[in-house]
Amino acid sequence: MAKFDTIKENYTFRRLYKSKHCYVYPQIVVYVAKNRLGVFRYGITTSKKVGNAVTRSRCRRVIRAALSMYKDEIESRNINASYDVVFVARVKCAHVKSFELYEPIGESLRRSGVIK
RNA sequence: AGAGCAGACUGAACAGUCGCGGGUACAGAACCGAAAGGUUGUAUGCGAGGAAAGUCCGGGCUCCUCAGGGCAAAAUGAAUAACGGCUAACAGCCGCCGGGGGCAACCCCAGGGAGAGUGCAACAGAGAUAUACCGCCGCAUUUUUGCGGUAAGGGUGGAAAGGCGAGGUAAGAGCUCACCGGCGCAGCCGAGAGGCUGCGGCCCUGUAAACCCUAUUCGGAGCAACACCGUGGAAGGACAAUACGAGCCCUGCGUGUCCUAUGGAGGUGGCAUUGAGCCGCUGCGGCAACGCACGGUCAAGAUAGAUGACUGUUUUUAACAGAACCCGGCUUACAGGUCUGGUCUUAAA
RNA sequence: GGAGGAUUACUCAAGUGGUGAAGAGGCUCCCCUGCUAAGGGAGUAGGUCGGGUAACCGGCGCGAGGGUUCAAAUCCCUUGUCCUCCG
Repeated sequence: MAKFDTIKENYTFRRLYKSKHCYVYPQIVVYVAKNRLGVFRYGITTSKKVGNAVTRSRCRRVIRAALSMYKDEIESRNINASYDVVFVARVKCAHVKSFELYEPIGESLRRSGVIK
């Protein structure tokens, strides 16, 4: 099972922030856009507003763990899942359990067409 | 038993399922890339802190600078500051002296020099380093003024010419004396800062975290340093030895060197098994910091940045908080807990 | 990761040891006007503590804490927040 690629360039993040497919939840904000690379990519943003370095690291880990629940579903449609997704952590994300993120991530991926 | 002081340690644990980053061993085909290189599977073992933080100091390392060695010059500037020691070094640590606080255990101190010089001391006050406003005393006098003496008293101020008491005097004053404080000299003790004793004379405003003086130390920049591989792009000029190659000097070396304007994206090394390393209920020296010997041990290494998620149990939701080249300190943040050694009060023996 | 800078009223800001912390905009009140705008004049940091019936007076207060000094926005140390630069 191959790992997902991550988004590294700043211009990619900026392109996603301008996209119309944006889903806001109390814990996170999700931006989705198609790309032409033929692979699924994701990125996680944790700004200094969220907290100190320990808190930001925990937000990234929780988001990554919740995304791994949908890994098989994304892999199964590998041919069509050519999307870029950015998760932005909000302040409430600091004290959240990972299963509280299953529903926001699943719903946003489903509505944007990444998974069925 | 209560209160308080100092030091050291710990920094939730265990089990299960899924997952992450390196190391080592084995396996081995293909792919990507210009190259350097990267990407896989299995097994095994490892995987954040006492502050990883702030970047306040000190070093290693690298470059400035072709190799080696020496000096870090001049100018400007910065840092430290009783004394003795420890350390690779330090603004650190230990001991000790002096001062201050506490009944005590103990704690705190940027703690050299104001008798080298300059500056500043607003307002108030008569006067701020110099003075006579009121007062006191003497003399003169037109009877309310002038001259002189005086720092005891008043008032101002952070600071007013050592403090206080006695003698003394016209009134006063270290003018004289006792005690205290400060200064100088001598003797003794101590490794030294310093301490004790005796004698002498009565001269000192404060500020150096104002300039400054004295002593000591410091070349600058920083791993985004730097070295290597480097698709693409790639031009011009100067010099030919009495030249160029380091801030200076010496020795050597080089022939092509130098300048404009050279290496952009990306990758690899630096970089983490060898160091001022860590551990020891070991031994010796030392009051201690620490040193020496002996034994054991190798322990994260990412590059958009690895430790997480879920379930169960204990006792609950666990404080402050995430390595980024590496070490030694300092400072700051911090829930709860453990241990050791002193002190005071009360009670008992 | 490293290097540097700033912080003063609601906002922009002056102030480099000395009495009560300039100035401008904004805001409040008054004058002018039939009414408003413009103009003119006056005032203005908030909080807290103490006193006073009140008007008001005094203390603390220049991001925070501590120190030097007779005296600190200013000098020194520690610390919070914000900003800029270095591939």
